[in-house]
Amino acid sequence: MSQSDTVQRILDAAEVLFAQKGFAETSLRAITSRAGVNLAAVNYHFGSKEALIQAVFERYLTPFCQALDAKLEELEGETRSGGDVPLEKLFTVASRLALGSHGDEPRRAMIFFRLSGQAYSQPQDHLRAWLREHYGPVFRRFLALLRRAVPDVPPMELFWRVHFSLGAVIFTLSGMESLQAISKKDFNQSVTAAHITQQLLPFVVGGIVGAGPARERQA
Amino acid sequence: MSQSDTVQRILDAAEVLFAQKGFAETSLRAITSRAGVNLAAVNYHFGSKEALIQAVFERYLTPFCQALDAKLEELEGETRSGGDVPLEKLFTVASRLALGSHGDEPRRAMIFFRLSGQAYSQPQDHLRAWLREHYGPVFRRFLALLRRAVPDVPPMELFWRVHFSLGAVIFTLSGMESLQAISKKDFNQSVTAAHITQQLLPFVVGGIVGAGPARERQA
DNA sequence: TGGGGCCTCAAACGCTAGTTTAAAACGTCT
DNA sequence: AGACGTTTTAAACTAGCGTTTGAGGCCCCA
Repeated sequence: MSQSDTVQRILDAAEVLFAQKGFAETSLRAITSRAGVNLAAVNYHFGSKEALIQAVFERYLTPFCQALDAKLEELEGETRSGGDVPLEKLFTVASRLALGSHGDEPRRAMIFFRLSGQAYSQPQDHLRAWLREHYGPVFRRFLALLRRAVPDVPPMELFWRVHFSLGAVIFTLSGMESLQAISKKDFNQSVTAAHITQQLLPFVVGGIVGAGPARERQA
Repeated sequence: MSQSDTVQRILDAAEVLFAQKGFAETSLRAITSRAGVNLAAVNYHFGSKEALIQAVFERYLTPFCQALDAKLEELEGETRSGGDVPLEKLFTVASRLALGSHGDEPRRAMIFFRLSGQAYSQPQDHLRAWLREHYGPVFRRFLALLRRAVPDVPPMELFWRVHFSLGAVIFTLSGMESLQAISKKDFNQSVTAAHITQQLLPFVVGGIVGAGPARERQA
């Protein structure tokens, strides 16, 4: 078994277990046992449990943010020769990337959203700081394009509404399993990741634009 | 020190610490030390740490849900003699109750939203089940009024959008401290609970109504 | 005054956690 | 083949956890 093999197996197991039971509730013994490696392997390869958590995030986020960054640059190029990127397109691009930029099924993305939810709700302060430091620029780039897509929304309101949207996404996908159960019971319809994204889009777009006086209401 | 005094001091300390550091990361020793009571007091008065967690939720949620239920009944009465309750009013009522139904400052509400976020993102399955069982009826009552407020949104889409909204609220208020720091830096403006609610309302209303083809868009 | 419920307290128990250790196994060069 | 750096292994270590225990204090009523 080569080194990278052990490292990857640990990351795979940790990713799933962290998402399933949280960081504190998942023991290194559970991770190594699932990965089929020795307990000491974590501290040997990563240094500590904390570092392992960061590594899990890094392995997922780095390719995603690179892909997003490239796509955003491409979109910026388009705007130079024409108008602004429409709101829907911005979110469609981001969600398509989040769901499919890893080659594997969107199940992985779901796992990762669960992780993000825990990273945010738990006060892993240094983890949040680390995430912001490493992936902040891409986020700001996205925000800049967004601002031009909805010039009528004041910057501060837009800032908040983006965070609200993030909350809606992460919270929903964090609790997917339970929501699936309810939805199946009440509406007799099972739920896929693509289905949720499809539901999310009009909500987020509607929320970002906001219910201002300048807006026509249904009913 | 009377019994109720010890019990309340434990609940006070637990509420703050759970919100600050999460359930698993908060030890009974930290709670009892902050409360100024003996370590064994928790197991004596509550039975277990798990039961203490439930008690924290119960102490907050029961008065809130009673108040909400009464208010919803009142609103239902109004609809019998007139039209439906407007969307904005439903959310305004709920948020005002959440922020102010406890007599004390809205800081308490914020603490509790953080708790809710952790209850949802962590897989305390029985806790979620317990919450749904005890406070589900009020939620459904709210949902029923909501459905009549936006008859053009299909029930299933409404179901999802309500959960998205819940996510936006809980997620945002969970991470308030860090968001406050960013907001202060970027917009040179401090943030209060009332201010956030004010920002939330147009977002949630806009999201619930959704960005359908029947809707005028800005810009 | 003395007994009986509540409640508090310091101490200990059993257990699991993350981490460390030192020896063994492995693979790769000379 | 032998030496060396890397990786794996089983076992132990320390620390902290939730919980239990039994002695003691408190207060009220007979």
